[in-house]
Amino acid sequence: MAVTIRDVGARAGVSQATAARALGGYGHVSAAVHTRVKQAAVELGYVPNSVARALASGITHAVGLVVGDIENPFFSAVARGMSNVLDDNGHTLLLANSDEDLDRERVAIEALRARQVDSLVVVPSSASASPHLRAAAADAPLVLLDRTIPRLAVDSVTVDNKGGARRAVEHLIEHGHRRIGLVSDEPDISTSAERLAGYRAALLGAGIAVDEHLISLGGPTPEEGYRAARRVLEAPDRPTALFTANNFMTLGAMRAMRDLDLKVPRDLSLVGFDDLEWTTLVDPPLTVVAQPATELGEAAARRVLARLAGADGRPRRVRLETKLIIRASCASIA
Amino acid sequence: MAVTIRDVGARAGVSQATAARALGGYGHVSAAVHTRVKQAAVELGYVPNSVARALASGITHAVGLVVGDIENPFFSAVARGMSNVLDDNGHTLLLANSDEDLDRERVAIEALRARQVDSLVVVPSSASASPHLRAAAADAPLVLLDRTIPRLAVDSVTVDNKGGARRAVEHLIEHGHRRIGLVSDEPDISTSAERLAGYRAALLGAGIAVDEHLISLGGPTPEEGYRAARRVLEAPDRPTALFTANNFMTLGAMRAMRDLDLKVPRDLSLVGFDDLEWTTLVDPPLTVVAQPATELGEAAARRVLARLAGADGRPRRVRLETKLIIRASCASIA
DNA sequence: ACGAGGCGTGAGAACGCTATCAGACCGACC
DNA sequence: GGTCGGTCTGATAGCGTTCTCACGCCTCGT
Repeated sequence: MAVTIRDVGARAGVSQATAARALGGYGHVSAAVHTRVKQAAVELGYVPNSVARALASGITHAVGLVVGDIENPFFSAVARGMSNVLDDNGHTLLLANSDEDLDRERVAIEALRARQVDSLVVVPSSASASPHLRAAAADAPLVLLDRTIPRLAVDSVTVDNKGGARRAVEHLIEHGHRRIGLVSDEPDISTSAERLAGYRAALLGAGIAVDEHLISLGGPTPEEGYRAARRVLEAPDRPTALFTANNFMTLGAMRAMRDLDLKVPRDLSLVGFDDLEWTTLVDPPLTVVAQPATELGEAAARRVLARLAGADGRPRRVRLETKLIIRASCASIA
Repeated sequence: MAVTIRDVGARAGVSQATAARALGGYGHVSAAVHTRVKQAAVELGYVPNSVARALASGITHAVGLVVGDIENPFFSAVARGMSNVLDDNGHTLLLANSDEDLDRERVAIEALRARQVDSLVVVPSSASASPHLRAAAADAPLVLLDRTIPRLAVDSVTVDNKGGARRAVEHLIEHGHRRIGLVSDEPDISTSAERLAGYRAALLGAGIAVDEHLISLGGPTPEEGYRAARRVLEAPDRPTALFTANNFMTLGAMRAMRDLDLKVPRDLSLVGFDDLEWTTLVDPPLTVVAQPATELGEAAARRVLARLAGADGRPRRVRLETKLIIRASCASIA
């Protein structure tokens, strides 16, 4: 059906093997044959079959990405970043969603492995090094994105969650707040644990005792964010400031404030996580800890490329900086 | 390296061919051998090599998706929808970004074709049926997503843009507005042209002459939306209502209103396109034309599956409905 | 002038699977 | 008892590449 390298060879009057050499740029080919073959290739519109190439060479030039949900702006930015550098290097991105479900993640990884991806980038949905991750790491470079897993010695690309959270809470403290609530994700994922640690560190650093009642955890969805926020906001002696350490939960928390008729920053100061488009559009514009999501993806892709280029050695852990973007959602306490 | 079907056969004490039959479920295999082979497969942790399978069978079970930018929430929802149905059917999604650039689109499509994808889903970045699209359509089912291309007879999955836009403008008219501005994308892409047509139809239906000065077009970015909005809002005799027919441009338009100190809906009524998370969070919550983005992706994937299952016949054009979601950004004129 | 060595080329094996084909074996039927 | 039809199995030919090998040729050095 399609034109193969054999057809190209035939038209150029050489064997399939020679045509392959000319096009593949390896071995020895005379200049005359080289141009002849190249021309035959364009004339016939020859496109190398990457499936055959992959089988023969054992290299697919494909990289799998497993995220919780590509609809999450953070993950789509990551995907964009990876795609940016992968596409420029002749690689293709295979995408799968895990829905933060360990079983779906397993299935996705298996499918990607069956496809012989050269490397796998995954945002692990669980904190434990499940066997399928170890297995994946065993036969192709694995890089963990955004979240790490204890006792799994592989490359990772993450963000300084603890520092970012600490900076956010310090910002609140600088405004005179001492009762600062935390709405965050379940602490069994590393990002959440680190942000919690940053929250504690900031409080401790300022000599403020941590009140566990002000910490409200839940799943990473707007709905759970809503519930978590209400829990802490409806308690007696509610906090004067809130740090929401997850973008979807920030969304829910803001709805909770609206329903509770709490105005930001008059009744409550607020710092969120992730700098998304809408954060400048709400009133007041939101002060947030920004994560370099696209860069995270790019860094992961570069890590992959480095490993594929043969970079050996022990796991490298790349950590990018977060940045506190100060807008108008924090007020000083009288 | 990896365990092959030959290894499975060896362990089960049969030939590679028989093992393949047992696992592949074709031909005749005795019950005893069947179970023996299956067990050997699990014991060895056999995972079929889909690259080899693809080469031998000519079917990759891979579908390519080319969008402008996966970071656009509309496109990530589409990708999610496709992934939903594709994953459940043993297919894999290969993702590429075109940046709305014809040349990048061409490169992306070529790469995907070289990978022998069974089918291609493209959000075309140009209105003309460029040769690479025709070529792609020639050797694998092609489905156009969101936007169509005149004179390209392939499957498409779109949304009722004209009806949605018309309904939005009618909503504004019902509030007594007669000077209604339009901020939209360049009309050489079909969605924009259709929305423009819907805008005109609504006006005409109400006996209102369309004032071309109220129509402000630009690229589909927040920045261009900002410019386009300012252009129409700073003109003498500015409109009392605005319809922004693109989600990124809505974002820009809202910034323009803020800079111009125009309050919605007091100074200006507003209807946007696309129902994103943040539209309920801004003050006032935005009235928008909602598009079923995820469903769009699912429909596209189903179309692909149908074609791959052998559904022949002339191109099918699927069109989904839009829905006006009324919130609080429109006020009646005194 | 002759061997060594490099260059250019074609033949062909390998990658791991699908799928066809032919042969071995069995029971059943006339 | 011989033939037929069926079931089960192994051998084997691809799929379109990559890549090794062997061979012929030319050039160069001695």
